[in-house]
Amino acid sequence: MVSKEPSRESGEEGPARTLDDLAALSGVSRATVSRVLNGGTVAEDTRRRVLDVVTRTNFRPNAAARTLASGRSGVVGVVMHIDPHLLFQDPYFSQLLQGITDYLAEQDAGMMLWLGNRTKEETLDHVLGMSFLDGVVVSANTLDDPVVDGLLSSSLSTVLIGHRRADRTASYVDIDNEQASDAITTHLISIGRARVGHITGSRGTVAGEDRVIGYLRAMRRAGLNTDGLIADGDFNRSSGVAAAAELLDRGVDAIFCANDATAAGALEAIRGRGLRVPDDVALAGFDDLEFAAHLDPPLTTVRQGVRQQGAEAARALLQLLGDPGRSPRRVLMPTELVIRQSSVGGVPRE
Amino acid sequence: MVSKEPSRESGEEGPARTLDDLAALSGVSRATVSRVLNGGTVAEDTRRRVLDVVTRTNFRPNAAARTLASGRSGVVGVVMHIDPHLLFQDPYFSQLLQGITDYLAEQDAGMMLWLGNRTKEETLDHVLGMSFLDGVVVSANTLDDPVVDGLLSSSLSTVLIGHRRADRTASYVDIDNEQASDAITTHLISIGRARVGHITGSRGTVAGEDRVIGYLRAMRRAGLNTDGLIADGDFNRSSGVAAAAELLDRGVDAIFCANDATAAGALEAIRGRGLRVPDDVALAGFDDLEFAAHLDPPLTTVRQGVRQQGAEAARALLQLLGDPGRSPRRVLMPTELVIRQSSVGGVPRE
DNA sequence: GCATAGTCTGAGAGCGCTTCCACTCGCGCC
DNA sequence: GGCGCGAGTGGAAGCGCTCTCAGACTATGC
Repeated sequence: MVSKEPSRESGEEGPARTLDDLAALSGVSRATVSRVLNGGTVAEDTRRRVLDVVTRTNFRPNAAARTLASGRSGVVGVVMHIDPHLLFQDPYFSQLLQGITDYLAEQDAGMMLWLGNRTKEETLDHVLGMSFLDGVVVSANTLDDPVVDGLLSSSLSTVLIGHRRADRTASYVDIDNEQASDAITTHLISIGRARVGHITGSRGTVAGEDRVIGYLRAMRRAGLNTDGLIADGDFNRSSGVAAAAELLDRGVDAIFCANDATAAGALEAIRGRGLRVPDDVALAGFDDLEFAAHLDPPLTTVRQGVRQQGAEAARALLQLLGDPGRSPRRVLMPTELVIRQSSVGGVPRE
Repeated sequence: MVSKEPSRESGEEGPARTLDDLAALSGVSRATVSRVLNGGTVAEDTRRRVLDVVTRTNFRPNAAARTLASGRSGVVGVVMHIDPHLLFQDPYFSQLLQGITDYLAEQDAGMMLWLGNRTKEETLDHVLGMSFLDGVVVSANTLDDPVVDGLLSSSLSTVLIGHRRADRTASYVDIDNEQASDAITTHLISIGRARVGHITGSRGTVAGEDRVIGYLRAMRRAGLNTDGLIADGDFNRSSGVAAAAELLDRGVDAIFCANDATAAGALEAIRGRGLRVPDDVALAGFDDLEFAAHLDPPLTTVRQGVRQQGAEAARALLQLLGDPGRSPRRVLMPTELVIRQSSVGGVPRE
């Protein structure tokens, strides 16, 4: 049963458009061609014969048909609902994206990307509209995010990044912000500081809130008062300048900033008053971005492998897809306390 | 003809999975439901009745089935075969991507993204494997690019960025690098410089080569000698330092750099020798990145709207898809000569 | 020798949608 | 009254693939 016009009767073999063309050309049934293409059991010489035709005709199976028939597309969604401008400015997001794309490319998976070009509701709607997606990785930083909620309540396999949830059915990759903040605060206390201030990240973000909690936990455990020692920041350098000024007015001998950018701002403010780091005020950040080691003095901070988190999230999703019965993947990536001269002056550089 | 189990007999209406479910639920045929969803002619009350069911059941059409039946997916590919690391470092690429994503989001089109995580051959193969794509936008900077060649010889609608081609069937969006380079070189000549040097971009790139040509054209027209006045760069700042040193040794009174980053490096080298800009050596770049205006002195350069180029490429592709018979879209975006103090000392800052 | 198991293959029933075609009306026109 | 016409609708044929099922055939065991 030859398909209508398998070849356009060019001198060569015309390009095969469908499995039926291929079947006719190689003298087997469509089912067998499908088996060859998808790794079913086929006699070795049959396989060779078919593969030969496949390469000769430069055949490419129709992805839509394949998806429709099999229910899988090999394409996952990646949702980073942030201002595209921020994506290229904040190394956190760009590294995350790199980690994800690298892993997906390695696994030969396709990827559709959604940035913050739309409202969250539109994004959610659009993602769900792409009903062929096998699953989705979503990086969400705020506590209540309609995209996250919508995705989790859909039937789409979803892995969250940076959004550990009470919801026990959700898969996620995250770091233990509380524990890490506790550890770095404890470090500042252990070098003899008693009035340790904290400049928060944006309130309402998961990381921001959790870091406050970790800070408070460490202070409380050490029996230290925190009244007036918390100043609001927003993860940006400029907020670090302002918040640090506030804390310095109230008197602090150490400041733990919710991230490195804020710490850079705080450093500027401290210097501006003629104070020395760490002698007068010890300083710590969070993230260990590249510049942290090149500040003067180099910044004590918490290292988190952002690229690894991205890769891990992609991997978790593919695992989930490979075994749908599997229980949710809940990965807490390790962090590392990196002590540099901004807290311990005498320590040799790294 | 009711589909098997249109609803899971939950108290509410079960979610409709297919057009047949919808048809049964609203008492019309599947064809009519399809018309409602796709804007065919349907009586107003029928339409309302169906839409009512659609929203009540939260129906989402199956994208794969739709693609298979209609031959269109609403998804385009975006190929930027560059090191992902570079994507977040070189504002050119990130702005391009922003322009593209913004336009596509606005037009409600889906997007698949390929970065340089694979070899060019693998990327090409993978893109072509996603046979449901309606078209593709590709940013290619080298003269001979297997991805570009492969895409153009495929049946996929393709729009090139920054890769003007002799090939009269290809669609592209680009700027006139030759003309712009000619203009800025002519500007340097017009302010009385005779020994105008040029630091090239990476050889083998379209922009790099074209800018050399424009420079040479202007010099030749002015009857100026260019022997020894061209030094190789690679679009990076550090190459600007080295190449400028070379040119200064040979004696120049102006330098036109293939981009702003290189110019920043050249500025450093010129300063390093205790020379003044523009008094001793006038300087010019290309791109007008944000920092160009904040250099000391502010840099004379060529402004090209990179985001606009991205948006324009996306628009060109969608136009092409909307009207397949249409002849190729060939768009040359305007550039603007931005004269600042690095060439004309006395000019008020912008 | 026959039953049993194992290997390979083809037929065919979908997957959920679009779209062509034909059909039924109700209407205005000659 | 008969006709043409346009609007609205349903039937049904695919789109190109996967995958179950059953059949054909070969190898093995007793």
